[in-house]
Amino acid sequence: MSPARGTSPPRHEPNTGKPVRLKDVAAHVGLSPTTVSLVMNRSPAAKGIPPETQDRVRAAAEELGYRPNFIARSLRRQRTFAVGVLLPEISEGYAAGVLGGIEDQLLQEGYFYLVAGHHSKPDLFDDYLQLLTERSVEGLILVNTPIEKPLPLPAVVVAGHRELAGVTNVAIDHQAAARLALGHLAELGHRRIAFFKGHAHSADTAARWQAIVSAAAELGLEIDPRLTVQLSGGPAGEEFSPEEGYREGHAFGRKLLERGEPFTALFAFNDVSAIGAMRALSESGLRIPDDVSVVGFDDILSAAFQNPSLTTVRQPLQEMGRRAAAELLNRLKSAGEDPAGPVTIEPTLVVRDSTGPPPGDG
Amino acid sequence: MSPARGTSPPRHEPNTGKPVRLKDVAAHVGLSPTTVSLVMNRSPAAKGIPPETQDRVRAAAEELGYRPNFIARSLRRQRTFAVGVLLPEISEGYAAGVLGGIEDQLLQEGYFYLVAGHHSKPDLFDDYLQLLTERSVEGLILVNTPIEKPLPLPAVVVAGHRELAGVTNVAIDHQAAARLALGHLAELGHRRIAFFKGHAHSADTAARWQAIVSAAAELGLEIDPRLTVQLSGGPAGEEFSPEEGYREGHAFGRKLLERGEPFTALFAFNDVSAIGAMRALSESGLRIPDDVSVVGFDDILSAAFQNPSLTTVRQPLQEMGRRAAAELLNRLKSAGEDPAGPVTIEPTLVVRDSTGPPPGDG
DNA sequence: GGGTCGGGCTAAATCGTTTTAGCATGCTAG
DNA sequence: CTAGCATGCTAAAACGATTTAGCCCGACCC
Repeated sequence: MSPARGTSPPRHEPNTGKPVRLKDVAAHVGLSPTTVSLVMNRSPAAKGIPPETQDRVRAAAEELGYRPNFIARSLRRQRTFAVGVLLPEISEGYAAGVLGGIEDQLLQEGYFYLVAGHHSKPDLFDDYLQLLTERSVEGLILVNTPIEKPLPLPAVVVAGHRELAGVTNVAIDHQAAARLALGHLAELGHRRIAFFKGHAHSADTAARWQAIVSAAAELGLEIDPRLTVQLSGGPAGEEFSPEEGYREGHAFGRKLLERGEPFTALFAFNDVSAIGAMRALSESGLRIPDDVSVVGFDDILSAAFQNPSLTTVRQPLQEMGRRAAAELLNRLKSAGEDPAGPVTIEPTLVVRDSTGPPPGDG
Repeated sequence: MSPARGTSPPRHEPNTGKPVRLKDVAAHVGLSPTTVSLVMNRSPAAKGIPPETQDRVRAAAEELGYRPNFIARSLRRQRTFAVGVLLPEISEGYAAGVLGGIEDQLLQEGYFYLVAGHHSKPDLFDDYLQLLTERSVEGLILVNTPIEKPLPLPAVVVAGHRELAGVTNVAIDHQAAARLALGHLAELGHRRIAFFKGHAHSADTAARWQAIVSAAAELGLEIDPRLTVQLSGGPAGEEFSPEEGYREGHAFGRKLLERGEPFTALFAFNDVSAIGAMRALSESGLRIPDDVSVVGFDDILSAAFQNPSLTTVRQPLQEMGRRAAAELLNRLKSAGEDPAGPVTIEPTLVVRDSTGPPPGDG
């Protein structure tokens, strides 16, 4: 009893009834499934099959609307063409940007990906790692996700905290970023520059601060501890709330002012804290950029819409994602070889209206 | 020759060698794969197996670190516990927000999802639909994605353009949204309110305008065509660029002013155009909210960081995603039944500093 | 003592592919 | 005449699970 009995499929379009299997195609052309498989996959073993037979097979496949079942194929070939992506929270700007790049690259190469957001809970992280491996992903991309244990699969880490044997790191070139921002300020004539340091437990804090120190030295700028505030970040796991960052920027901007130590520029840890600080500065009657210049980091959407719009160091998130994916695919292809060294991505400086020459400088 | 020869696996942790199969567990306890499968799945057919045997099996599975292979299981059961998500562009705020909600709900229910961003290209859309069905996703969620043809799978559409037989729509309650925004303005005392209408080809435009008209009527407000501008939106497909929206808001804010028709409030089509308009208004010397109140729509991140911060109608994106996913899972469970009616989501009004009483009103 | 019943398990088919090993057939070379 | 070798295909065994249909054995009943 055919499921489509009575209903004729008159359209030339692929049949919408029950899916067509390899063996249906085989039956239709009067050949074995083996042959059809060989032909459809353009397998080298198909060279013995005459072209006209091949055409016949392909025509039949087309006519019946045959689509190979990926599940069955995965099972047999032990390849899923899928990778797992672990990140703290998908709807957060940083991760979304990177994910966009990952997606581009992967789909282009015929891969799909499974995403899991662990919300910074380590046990969720482990669970999802389990689930992903159960689903036989071929590799992993971790975005902004700290790891302790070695991973069971080839992995690439974006903005990873630490170096881990066998995993490739993709990160921004903090050196270059610091040079861009400080170079810009120095060129404008700023000497007394205030800094926000990131939270102690955040990924980029150490590396970025390191880079700032060294770039400042290169440029002959002095870093005054009295002009340096460390963002506290509230309870762990909260570091991703923009409101939090904004409030911190606001609070620590005021703190900076209260210290009474004069400064003409502020290099914030990120855009949200920069925006918070701008607000605090304006509220104290300081004009931006006339009295104080402000530089952010990230180039989030809001940066361009601020008043004044925010000068900032942009991380090319999409590109970082693309590189991460490309690097992973590379490793999957050349299985067993040593992973490549860390990949560093060049930031760019987006100059907008929040920076200008220091007051009394021309 | 064992792959692990010479190296003992002394840890109590799951073996890191070659993966453990069902038959390995079976061999280890001296039972058949059938039995092990029955036990592991707590199949009703396992009721004939005495508890101590079951314990023995489970202990062995635990000890060997057995994890069922999802691919094989999917093939046999014809269930993948995966759904496909189609959206224009993952790194864009709206989609990322909704996706966050989708993810929450799906992972909670043991599902995964495959995402594809079609960048508003219809042919890409079709390709990805192909790929997703090849991978045997059980259903689809479309975010902000127009469709013409009927879909080959159960589907839920978030912010879909049109009604399509068999697909469930999840959308914001435009009626309520309009009532919230206009009610707020009316309560403050505004009578002469200007409007931005969305682009003609955008999803929500018609419904939202419809709702505004009817809410205005309810509240006894008159809509003056001279105070209504239609955003043009540039070339099709460009409607998602925030810079574009901002520029439009700016330009049409000026246009509104040039018409010389007095107004005390503006209800923009979305936040970015509201932000652009705010800028245009300030540049013309108007103070917000003292001279003009502005209400946006969406509550994007930037809204809270504006100066003044933007009063806006928030779409609970995550919740919309969650509802969409829940609805889809529902339909997957009760296969064959009629899809539920459209799901409407209640917006909320976020009152910030960009709205206040009209000038000369107290 | 034969039939029945139920407890405890298992053999084998199945999901839809890929892949290995090899079978006919006919032609050619020696 | 026969070994050898293409040519064109196919049978059957995977892949790793689930599931259907029973098998075997002892206890119980009459």
